[in-house]
Amino acid sequence: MNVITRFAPSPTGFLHMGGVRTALFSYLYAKQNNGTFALRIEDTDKARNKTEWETALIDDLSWLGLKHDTFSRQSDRIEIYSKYIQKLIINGSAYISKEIPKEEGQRHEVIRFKNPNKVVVINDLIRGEVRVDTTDLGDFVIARSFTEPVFHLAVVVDDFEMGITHVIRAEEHLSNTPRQILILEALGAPRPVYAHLPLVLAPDKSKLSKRKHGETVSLTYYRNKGYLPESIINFVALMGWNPGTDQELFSLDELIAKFKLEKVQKGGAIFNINKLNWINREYIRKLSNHSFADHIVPFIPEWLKTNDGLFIKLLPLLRKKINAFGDLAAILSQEGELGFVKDLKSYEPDILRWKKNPDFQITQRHLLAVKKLLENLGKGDWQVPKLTTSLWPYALEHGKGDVLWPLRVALTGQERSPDPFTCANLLGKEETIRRIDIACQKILTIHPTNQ
RNA sequence: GGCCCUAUCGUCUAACGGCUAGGACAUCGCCUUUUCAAGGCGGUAAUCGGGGUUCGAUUCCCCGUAGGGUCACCA
Repeated sequence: MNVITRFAPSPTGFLHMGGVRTALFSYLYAKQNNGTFALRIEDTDKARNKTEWETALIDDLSWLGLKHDTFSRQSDRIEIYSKYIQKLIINGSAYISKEIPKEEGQRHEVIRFKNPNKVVVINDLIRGEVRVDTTDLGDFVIARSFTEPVFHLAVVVDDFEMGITHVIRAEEHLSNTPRQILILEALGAPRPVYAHLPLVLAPDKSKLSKRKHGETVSLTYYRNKGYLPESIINFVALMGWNPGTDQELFSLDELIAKFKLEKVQKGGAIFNINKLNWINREYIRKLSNHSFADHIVPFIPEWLKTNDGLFIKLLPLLRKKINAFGDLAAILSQEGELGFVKDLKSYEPDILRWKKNPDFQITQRHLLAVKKLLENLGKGDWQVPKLTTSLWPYALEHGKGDVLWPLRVALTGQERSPDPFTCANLLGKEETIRRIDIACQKILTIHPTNQ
């Protein structure tokens, strides 16, 4: 059997993480069976659809690497639905119903499905057998008019016409399935295999929604924050599925190979940003230096983009300090940990003192000694190993903390920063000396008698 | 409320009916260290409750409880 799956979003909003996972699982299942992955835009609700959403949806999916093999849009297929509506009316499965509109925009005449009031048994691949008595569904509406089909009708017709073999969708559709099966039977269409995925939940355990949880549930949010698509794919795959081994990191190809629809969890999974962050850090770590550099360019400030030398030296440091590329702006800002590479912010002279030996005089003596050692270094020697070896003996002799702490604070104006050798290297000889002078100056203004 | 689904550490989850209930994230501690991170090593932490079935239940059944989904001329 040639497997055909579909992802069928409606363009009424952004793609959220739950949708990403639904798309992923449908994609994986199709691909691992050498099948077809169809993207179908379900835009039968004219009032809510927007083409911007459709464009964004397609863009998001391609960014994730979930390429669809076929594409369709329900609004392009109105005539087809119309044909089926007529067929249903002719064979007695549906009828035109006179109505009293309850809301604005409602019709005086709609097309209702004649409910046979039977028990439908669904054999869900994930949930097993689910039995539903469709009697309480009543004669539900399948179209507002011959040219305006409603969701259920359009879905059934499309799945039939497109030869969808596996309907993989979120659990919220489980309650819709019985009525879709009723329509399908009235059409004499074969029944696809159903697999209803557990929901992706917000921390409050409710279904992800923009109204309730804001934009933090949208894929766009994470794209803009600078998460890698492979991280998102990996993370989302692990919500509701696992390989049965201890492996946590998977490429898309590995997922295609190892994914098992039957192993998908039944219960909903809460979206856990910590795990996403960890996965993304792992992927960032795997990036080549060159690739990392390319990725971060859109996220770094102008002044760094135009300073190639500094940019290159900063690369390994930046890589270790972020969850996502979007964190870079804060780290490189005036208040950030690496902001000192651009400007030395003002700081209290107090923090120049090493806590275990808080003596200004000694602090200053060490700074001056270090300055002298550094001044002897040529610009060609201004590399981290060379800087280290030139200061190390002195630091060992007088106490590493006593020497290195004041130097580091002098260079950065901060209590927390990379090591002083790295800092000196980043700043260059001239600026390093200048900042040591500034530190000494600060101490002088507090203890003028020292000299 | 009716119908449907679900239930293992805080979170994601593993465990042919037979284990000291395993892993990952988070958290905590230790090591390393001039600081912060990173890194290394360890620790704390779970089978919703009650009945069955069984020599034996996380696992199977029933009843509760809790959570969720769905009840549109939205998808």
